[in-house]
Amino acid sequence: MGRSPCCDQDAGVKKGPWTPEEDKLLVDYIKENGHGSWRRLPKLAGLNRCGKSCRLRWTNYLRPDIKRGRFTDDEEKLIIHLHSILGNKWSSIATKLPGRTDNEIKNYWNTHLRKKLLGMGIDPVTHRPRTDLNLLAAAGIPNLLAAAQSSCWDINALRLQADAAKFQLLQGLLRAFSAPPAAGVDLMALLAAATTNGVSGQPAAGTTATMAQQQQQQYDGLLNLPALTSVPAATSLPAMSSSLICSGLLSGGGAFGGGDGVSSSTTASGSNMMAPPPPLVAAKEQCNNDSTPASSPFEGLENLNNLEDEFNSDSWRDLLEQMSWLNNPNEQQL
DNA sequence: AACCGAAGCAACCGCCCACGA
DNA sequence: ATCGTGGGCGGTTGCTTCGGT
Repeated sequence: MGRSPCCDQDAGVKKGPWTPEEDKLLVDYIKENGHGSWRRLPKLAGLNRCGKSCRLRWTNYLRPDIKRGRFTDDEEKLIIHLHSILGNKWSSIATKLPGRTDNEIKNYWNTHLRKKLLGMGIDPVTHRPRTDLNLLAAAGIPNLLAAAQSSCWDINALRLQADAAKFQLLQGLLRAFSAPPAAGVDLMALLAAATTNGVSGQPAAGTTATMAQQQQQQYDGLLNLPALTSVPAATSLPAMSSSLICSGLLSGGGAFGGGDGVSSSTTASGSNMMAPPPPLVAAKEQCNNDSTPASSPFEGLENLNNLEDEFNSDSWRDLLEQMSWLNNPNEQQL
């Protein structure tokens, strides 16, 4: 094509942030004349800017119908929904959100929504549940490992983080199932089934319409689950068995279902912002506490990082056995 | 109070496509 | 049919702000 850049040859054209004076010149000119040819506009408006820069400034910030301020919950949901259909077609998404620009939506996606979906265990590109262990690594395992290397821990905070990690682990594993297992089923059996059936996140060959529907319902339900760091201390996972947790998750209610006050869709601010994770390091006076463990209780989690390439039931079984302290809080009186 | 790293966001860059000559 | 131009788009950069130490 060989098209020359629109402004490069214009030596001395100003770049960088716009001043209020420049904004006024641009707004006044467009109000009076319309923008016409963007390439000719700067000269006509008395601006030492490239036409493209003027267009961007107008369409993204100076247009009178621009809506500023925080995105509402509804807007967030709509963006996520549209992104799942349209992908990174920000301009198409923007047409469904009056007053919002593609640039604003794109920035909001990259800085907030993308992380939020990751925190929920949803792949922000495919909008499918993530079943790989990178999910755990991204969501919270590094925090735990960092804490494990610390010489002094806030035990309650660690317990909360461990609970959250356990929840996240189960959340990821449960997504591997093609159909919800019955309540009260043995966790080890579930894990074995998951690893036997594959954890690709794609419908297994031979999946029936009913199974696919169940899968979708399960997926939809998971979208409403709290993210790792949004589990408040007062409502952290109770000391329940993994099987109970499984059944609670899969029944759509239980410990984490809708209306329990833990859902990420209900925060004081009205947004879906995550609550900050609790501090992992204890106050100074607690550092001398004799009950601080001498060895890390996170060995099982550390081993998680070595399992990326070996998805087999034996690996999972070994891992879960190593992490038995996670599944039995009574053993974990640190 | 000063410093530093992380996060947020405005703006830029370069590619692509539609359209008219 | 070809080429040049205008404009749109997604990705990226870098500055500013904020929060923690």
